[in-house]
Amino acid sequence: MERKPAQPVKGLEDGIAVLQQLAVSAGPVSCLELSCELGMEKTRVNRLLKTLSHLGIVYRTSSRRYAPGAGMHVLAAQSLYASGLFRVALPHLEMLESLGHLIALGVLWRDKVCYLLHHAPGTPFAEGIGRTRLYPATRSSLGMILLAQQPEDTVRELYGGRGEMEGFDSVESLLGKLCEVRNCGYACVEAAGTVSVAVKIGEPAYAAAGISGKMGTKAERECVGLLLGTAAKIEEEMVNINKDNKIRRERK
Amino acid sequence: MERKPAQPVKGLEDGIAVLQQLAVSAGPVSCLELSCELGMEKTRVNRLLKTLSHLGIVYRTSSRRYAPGAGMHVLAAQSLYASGLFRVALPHLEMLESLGHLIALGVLWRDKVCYLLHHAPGTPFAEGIGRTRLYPATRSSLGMILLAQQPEDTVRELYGGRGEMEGFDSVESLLGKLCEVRNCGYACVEAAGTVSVAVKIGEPAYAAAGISGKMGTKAERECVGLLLGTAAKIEEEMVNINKDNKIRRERK
DNA sequence: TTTCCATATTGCTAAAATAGCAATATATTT
DNA sequence: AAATATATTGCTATTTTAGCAATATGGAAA
Repeated sequence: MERKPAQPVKGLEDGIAVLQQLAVSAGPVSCLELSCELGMEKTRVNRLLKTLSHLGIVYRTSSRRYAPGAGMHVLAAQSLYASGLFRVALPHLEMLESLGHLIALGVLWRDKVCYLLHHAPGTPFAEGIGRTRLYPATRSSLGMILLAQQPEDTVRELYGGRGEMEGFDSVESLLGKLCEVRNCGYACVEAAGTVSVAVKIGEPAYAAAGISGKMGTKAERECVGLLLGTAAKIEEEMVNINKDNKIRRERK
Repeated sequence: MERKPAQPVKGLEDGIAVLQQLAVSAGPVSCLELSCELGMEKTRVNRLLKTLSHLGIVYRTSSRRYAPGAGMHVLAAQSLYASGLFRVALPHLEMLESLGHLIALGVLWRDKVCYLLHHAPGTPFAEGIGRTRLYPATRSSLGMILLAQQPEDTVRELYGGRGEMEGFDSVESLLGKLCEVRNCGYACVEAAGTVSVAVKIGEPAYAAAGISGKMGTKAERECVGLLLGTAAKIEEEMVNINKDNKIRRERK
């Protein structure tokens, strides 16, 4: 998290807040609902929505509700493409399908994990994409491995106030667990007989990959090994993409 | 495209322009480059970038360049999830894989098509996601079927000024072709021995699905039939999702 | 179908935010 | 290490915006 700039652009801050709220809403939302949800004055919300609507980023239904529109999908697709993470990581993760476990790729967002992939065994791979909501980071092995890469200060700030610290009763105990995870090199979370393990991707970590299912200690170690190998391949390819991008820019 | 609101939020307009430019760039971009590319004063650009960076929407590299960050990926994933298009359409399109042709799903963005899926035969399905850049709409069957749904005024405005009208030498001839496409119910584009056909999804159309490959007239008609069936299934499921969403909202 | 009600949207203007110049800070190149 | 190019900030005249009240527009009720 970068520090606050000298002169932040307020309209942009408020607009992104609106967009984020629309993105996590279950369907089109009205101006007034959004105003209440965000604690923002309704005229302000209307102004932001109308601006975003004019840009095509959100669309307005016939019943005056708003939801992400074509422009947002384009922005989504293009930014995922620009980062390269998706197109590099997915084929590698698809190779883990034969394990018969759940496979996941995610990024950390504040106190949540956002699963870019959440693929249940025995389903078409494509069904694992875009199927889950934000999930409390402390309940997820992906979240734990990513939180373990954050500075202690950041974690304190995140969970000292209003973060959803599920599964821990104090920041100190969370920090203790994160220290273990860091030393281990992977995170392991157990719930209802299901074991989930995850490793970080990148240095500094920009994502995490995980496997989840009913497994014993031996299978767990095996999965960790596979994940570490997969992460290394993804990282290598990401580095190559960034080199290609640099060359491509210099050619302009 | 909604009309201009009474009081647009300028900071938000400019911020989205910056974000869009970052999304279509081949790798991290510097403040000055972005300023030139957008024709925007450099202090302004810096202010917008720093604001987006503070929000986690973009990240700043050690060499002071900017690219979409975790917050953008989260926004992307969440908005794709919120619209439901991805998770509904992908499994249906995956079923067309056995045809051995290229399969695509896309949305129209101004004078371009953005491919949400662009799956080449014989590759893992996941590789077709997040792999292409924006493409001139007039060169794409998906683009043509979606342009055909636009009001004539919109097309004139789009291509009368600065749209990339590849393959046509006048707006009139383009409009003539779009009229044909509309009457046909599908678009067909031929290039280098490869035939591409596409149908719209939704009413009004919010996306298009297409198949592309070397095929004769009979195979072409067959593909169109399959696409229309697939589109109908997607539409039906999208309607159900929107019903579910409405019920879910009313339960709050 | 008409009327009523709740919400969306706009005009106006005092208040707040911002645009861009010049100064300062920070990478990169020589 | 010095020079150069770019990034970033402080300041203030200028522009944009926040929110009240008026007007417009869907949806519900009669």
